[in-house]
Amino acid sequence: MGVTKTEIYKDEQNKLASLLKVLGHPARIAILQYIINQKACICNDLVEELGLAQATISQHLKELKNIGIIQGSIEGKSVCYCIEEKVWKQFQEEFNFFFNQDVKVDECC
Amino acid sequence: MGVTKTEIYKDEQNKLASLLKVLGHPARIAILQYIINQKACICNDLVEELGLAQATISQHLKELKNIGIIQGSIEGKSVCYCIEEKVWKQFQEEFNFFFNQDVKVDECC
DNA sequence: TTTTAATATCGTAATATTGCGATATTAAAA
DNA sequence: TTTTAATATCGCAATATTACGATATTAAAA
Repeated sequence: MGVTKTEIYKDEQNKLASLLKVLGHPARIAILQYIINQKACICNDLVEELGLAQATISQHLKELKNIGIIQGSIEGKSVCYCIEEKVWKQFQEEFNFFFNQDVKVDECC
Repeated sequence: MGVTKTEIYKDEQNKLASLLKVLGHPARIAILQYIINQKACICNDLVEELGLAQATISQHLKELKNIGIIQGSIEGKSVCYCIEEKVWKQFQEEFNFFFNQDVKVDECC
């Protein structure tokens, strides 16, 4: 027990859920907002901005990189992170497809 | 350690993240989709549809109820679940506000 | 009234996540 | 070449989540 049974769901459901799961942490929301506002930033900026340990920020950045929503490019001894526009737009579409559907309700409610 | 430091984030960030966290599980995505397609359903329908134990489905339904996105009304010995339209629309707005923002990228990327 | 059916809740085992100190890696600066 | 700065990774402790059997609760059916 304790393991999500991914086999029983459709690929689409697993994919959407795993994206939402990554975004479902306030640090990662804060990181995305900061990157969006500043256009780009380095890891240390986020350490100062958020007050989490460097190891923790680095870990959150890794998870965001894993889903492709941000990208890091080496810039001397630091790494410049920014939004990966193509992926951001893909996600917009997927989320809109799910959330912006029209919902009808039965008479029992 | 192991505890998310909610104090250091803005209320909005905590709120958005906690909604996304609830939606970030394939069972809960599947439940929402089933309810949307069928207009309404009872817990047992979902047990048969998804193949998870009744206790597990009940727990997921509880989490969806907690954020207000679904509603259950007693119907004899069963409970009829459906989407809470008002809340669904509120969430649409919040998600659109975040995800549908335009993103500019710095020259470093 | 007894039985049955549908759901909720409790307790628990397995696993996942979060956060951080310590350490490794890498590239610029001195 | 040595030092310094920025980041990544490892290992671990604390906590959270997931799933489920067992049991309680409630209302219809027999």
